[in-house]
Amino acid sequence: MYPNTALSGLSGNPQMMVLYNLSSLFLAGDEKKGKTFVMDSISDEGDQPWQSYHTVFTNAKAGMDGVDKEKVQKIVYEMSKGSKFFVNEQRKDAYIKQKIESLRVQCAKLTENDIFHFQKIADRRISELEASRDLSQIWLHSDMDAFYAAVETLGNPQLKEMPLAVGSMSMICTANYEARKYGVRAAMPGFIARKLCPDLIFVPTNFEKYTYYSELTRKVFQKYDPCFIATSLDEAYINITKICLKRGVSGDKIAEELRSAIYEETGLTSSAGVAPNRLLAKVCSDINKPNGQYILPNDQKAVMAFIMSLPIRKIGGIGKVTENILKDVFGINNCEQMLQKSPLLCAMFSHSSADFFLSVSLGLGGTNTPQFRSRKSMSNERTFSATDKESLLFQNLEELAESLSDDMQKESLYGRTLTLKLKTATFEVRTRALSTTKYIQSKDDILNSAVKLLKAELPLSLRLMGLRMSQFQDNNRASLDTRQKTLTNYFCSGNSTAHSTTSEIHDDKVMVDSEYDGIFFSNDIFNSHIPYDDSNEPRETSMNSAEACTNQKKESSEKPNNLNETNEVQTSPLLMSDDTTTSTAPSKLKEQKELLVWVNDYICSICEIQLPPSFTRERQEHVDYHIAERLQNEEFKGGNSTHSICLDRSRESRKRRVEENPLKKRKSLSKNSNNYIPIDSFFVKTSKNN
DNA sequence: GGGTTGAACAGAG
DNA sequence: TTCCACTCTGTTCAACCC
Repeated sequence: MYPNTALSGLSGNPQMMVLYNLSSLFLAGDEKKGKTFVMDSISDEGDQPWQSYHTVFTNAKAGMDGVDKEKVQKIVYEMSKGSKFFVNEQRKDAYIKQKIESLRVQCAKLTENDIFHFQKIADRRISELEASRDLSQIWLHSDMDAFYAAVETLGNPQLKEMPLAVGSMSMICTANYEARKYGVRAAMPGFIARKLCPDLIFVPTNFEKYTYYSELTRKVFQKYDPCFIATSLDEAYINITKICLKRGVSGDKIAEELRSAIYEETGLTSSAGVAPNRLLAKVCSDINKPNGQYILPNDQKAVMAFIMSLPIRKIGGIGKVTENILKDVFGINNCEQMLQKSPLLCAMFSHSSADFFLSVSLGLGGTNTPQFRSRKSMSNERTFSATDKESLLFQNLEELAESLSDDMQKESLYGRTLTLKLKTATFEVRTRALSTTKYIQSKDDILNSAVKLLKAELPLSLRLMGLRMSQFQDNNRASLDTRQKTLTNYFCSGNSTAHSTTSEIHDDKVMVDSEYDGIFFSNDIFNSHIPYDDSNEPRETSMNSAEACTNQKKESSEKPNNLNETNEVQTSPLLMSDDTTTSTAPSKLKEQKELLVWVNDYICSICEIQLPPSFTRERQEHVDYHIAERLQNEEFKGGNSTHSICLDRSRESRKRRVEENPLKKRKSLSKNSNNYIPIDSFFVKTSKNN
């Protein structure tokens, strides 16, 4: 019934997946109760089929509380049904429902001993988490109100009272609050939005404009916390602990002040949430949107009272699928229930997943400022009219390769794993990857790999293709590590408007990575596949994020920073960091130092591109580009410059096996299969039964 | 047994 | 008229290599 792809893990979110066991039915009451626990689940909607179609509409968005949900759902359903997109959504839904049913079956197999065992584990873990609670920090999450739409309105005040969507007929990026009253929202196709709101005005996106206003807001954030964390153009986390202490004022006061400053600087309104950690601050900023703020005191009782009634979907990292699973399998609708069902969560999920749920249900989140994290991948993708014409597909592929190569050059990136993403005419998504023996960047090298990947999939009718490069060379090349340190110092030294996208960290990911790294576990624990059991003791991490940040700050304070000097010929901040650069490739980098100067303070001496001093970030990237270019040339000069691409042997052999026996199932079975049944293997069984 | 690779998928903006 | 985007990060697991 389902493609092989559907046999992979439950995936997703920091945690989901894996070891589904049994559980809690019994916790809530007697055994009988447990067996009938089976919630209202997948009910047959009968003559109101739109009620189960949740693809686009959700009430979760600010400004949509008063919307007639049923009316909107019905319109969306009517406009969607029968389409290829709709059919694919049904397929995905059916798969999730099957997973949920399977989980229930596993739950029903829990014995009293199992429950007792996991109750102990959960209790111990909750104690550990509680002991780690840090209420010493005050975090502010700033979120611009309907940002893109607001910027567009700023340039054209006539739009102010009109329903406005930024995007196109195929997809909307954001909608103003006037449009949201009709159920129009981000991630909704424009043609459906137009049906919901016939007077809806469409404005195309203009990211230059949004970036400009974003930079203005960041100048404000900078004043309150030089190490603020930008998570997107319109959102940021600001640690206001120091400024509150220094001025002896409350978070409430600072939030008001910051929002006023943003308004004065940009003419745009924003909302803010203040709380002891980032996870809670993010939730708080949504409460009084738009143009409002909500303060959660740094008090354990207040936090628990707040979190207990919080619907799980409000938590960053819990999306549609996770919400459905938690609701339908465990009966968890809010964080209080999540805490009550903690033994079940420990029984059914992997260590990291269970830990995530437990810490969320205690209202814990990131409190330290995470260390700089480098980019992991870079990609681009294009949607087009579905076609199986190979010439068109290869032409698209060439354009993608060129575009990706250009983007990589701008950031001086060299990668060795290329992933081809395909979306078929029926909306099924496939990815195919290969790793090259050399790090590559040029269009030709990328295209060479991409063509091999695509050829193996043809013939095929496609509506989207994408290319993603990962496994960047940064980690292997000392010079680029140096660059990162320097940039971090640069940001932390409080010296820039250049809180660039490279420093942007997604909030929820930060919470999991940095905070967990810092407080409880090192990365390897989190990435491991160890089931949550007694045998897994928390381990100490070698250096947590807070320490890392402290070290960075220390370093930065010890280094000269002449950025504000306006010399006739200004050297890039990167090239000034002698102590870090010389440690790895002294002669080369010294050469580079002499290599690039800004003639008359704005012309690159190498390529004559003109970049004024205020373009700090662009200049930084430009310098990096020349350095990487030089290093790469030298590297290739000395050796093999052919970028031989070899399909991984394992993949070849696997491919052979699949060709020989396409129906062969995965061998499966976790190392811990005596106690835990991996979701994959479980579904293999289910499929067989079917 | 540890490390790597490839694949699928969740989630966020 | 138009008929469901794009980019990035992260988790999980099987299979394979050394």
